[in-house]
Amino acid sequence: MSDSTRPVRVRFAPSPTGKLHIGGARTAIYNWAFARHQGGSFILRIEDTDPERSSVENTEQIIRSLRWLGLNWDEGPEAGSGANSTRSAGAAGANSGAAGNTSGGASATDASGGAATDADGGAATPGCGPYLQSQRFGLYREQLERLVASGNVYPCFCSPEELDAKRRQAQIQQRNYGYDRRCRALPAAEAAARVQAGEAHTWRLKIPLERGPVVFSDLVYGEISIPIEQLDDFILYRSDGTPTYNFVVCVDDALMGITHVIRGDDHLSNTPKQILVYEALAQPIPQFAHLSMILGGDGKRLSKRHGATSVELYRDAGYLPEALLNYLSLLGWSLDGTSTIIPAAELVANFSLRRISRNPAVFDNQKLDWLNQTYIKQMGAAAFIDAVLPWLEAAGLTDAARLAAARDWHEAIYPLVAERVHTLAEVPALVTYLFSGASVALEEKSVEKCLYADGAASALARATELLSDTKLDWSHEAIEAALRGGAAALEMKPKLFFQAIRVAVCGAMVSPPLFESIALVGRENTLARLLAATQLILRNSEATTRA
RNA sequence: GGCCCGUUCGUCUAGCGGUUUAGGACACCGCCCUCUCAAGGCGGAGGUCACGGGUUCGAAUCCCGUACGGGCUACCA
Repeated sequence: MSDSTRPVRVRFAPSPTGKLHIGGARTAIYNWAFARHQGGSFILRIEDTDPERSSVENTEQIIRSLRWLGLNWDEGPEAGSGANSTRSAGAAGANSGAAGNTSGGASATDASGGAATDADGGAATPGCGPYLQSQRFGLYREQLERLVASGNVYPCFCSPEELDAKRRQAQIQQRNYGYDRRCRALPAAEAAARVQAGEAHTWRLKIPLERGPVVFSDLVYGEISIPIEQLDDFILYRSDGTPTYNFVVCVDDALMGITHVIRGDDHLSNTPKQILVYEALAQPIPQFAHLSMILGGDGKRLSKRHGATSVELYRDAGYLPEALLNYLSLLGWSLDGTSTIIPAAELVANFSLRRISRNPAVFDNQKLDWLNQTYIKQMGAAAFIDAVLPWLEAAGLTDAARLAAARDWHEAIYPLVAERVHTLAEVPALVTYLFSGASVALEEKSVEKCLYADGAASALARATELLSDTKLDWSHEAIEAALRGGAAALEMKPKLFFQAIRVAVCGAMVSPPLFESIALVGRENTLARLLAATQLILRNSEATTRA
């Protein structure tokens, strides 16, 4: 079984057939957190063996999303540089020795494939890279040759059509289908001759029928035992000369010295097959930890029809990477059953595979929203303004130049909105009134209810008078004191008094705090807005009198 | 069909045979605070631990069935 003394090395191995999915992100987070907690290495490997469905754009997109989440990897495309990679290079070096002399071949291939890797910024760790499977075909071939030599595989000349027919037949008869191992019985000499002659063939793994059940202890699911008869002589190499997933994943994990395979539980059933490949390859078997899937609100596997499913979409919807990371961490893992706010450092300090749940988890946007708000509330004014600037720019409210000129003013917005939004996307609508100068868009219902109400006109008149006083210190405290005095003098309920002013200045009966808002809008603009509202009230009362 | 996996408040989870009248968080409801909305504080409702059998003095916790859900069963990954 596996050698527990090996330095911890884990990998996240996405297939670039789409954007980084929420489920994939969680897998990446767990791998990353585990590696960081253990002081091991986190490797990014791109499984782009299927040229039809893979694209460079997707690879770049995945990398961008991982970075956005704050995940860094020690080896892989665009791996981080500096002390980090030096350390992992050392670990990798030690590891390739431990993995056995088989990885000697890998180094040679790596050297020749190096130029291509560099174009993609692949880190060249001896014996492990390149980290794009499309650049590792030579490695897979070598490993296949080894298996051919050791007699662990055999060529199969059955055509896809034949196999298909047999499978269908079995289905009709409600019989369990498995490859009948016809070609396994072929005399070695005959098989070799037919291969030599160029006859189309696949390579199948010769399942060791006498081996007994394949038993492994999954770090999440516990001990799992599969009868050997249950396993098919599955295909390692296709007739077109390309390797299959179950083969390359083992070759890569073995050559890269992966000690723990943490991945989605859709691979749980593949694991026994892969263990057989490791054994055929005479490689140490990594530990496995399978993660249950993430479901949508209807209990079905999370997919596009549930709305946002890619990390990028959450970024574009105004979620903070810290909040998404925290939320995803908790989707299937718990620190102690009580902690909810768990920043990255905390996650790394406490992460344990033991505390991963076996049950599939339903993605809950409301909890994410709450977490995002929590992170917004504690991020601070400076970080907030930096993060929200793109949203403000998109809404035409401000730009980098104005921000630079009035950083303090912008940062003063933070306490007004932080506890009132769940996402950054909600900010522009909430603060538009602060940017609209001498006038403000008035919300109809609010006008009806608060401006066309008894006393509203006199409230605005009083406010205008008080705020016109140039001796008044233009701070929200002084403004509040002055206006409260005004309400008292008019013998008006503060609520009514303030609501009229709020609608006049902020445009609606629901807004961030009034006095702070007035302070930010400025004296001149506030007075202009009060005047405009006063005139509106006048026109309205004239109209109603006439009618 | 076969094999494998799962099932604790609506949701995420704690629980590892007695300390559990099953704890926390989100959401929900109420009260307080209050210039509106939030935020915050306090309180509440919500789970016969999927169901049925065992084992045990004692089971959410161990075992076996059943149901439901999921995965694999490809010359996809």
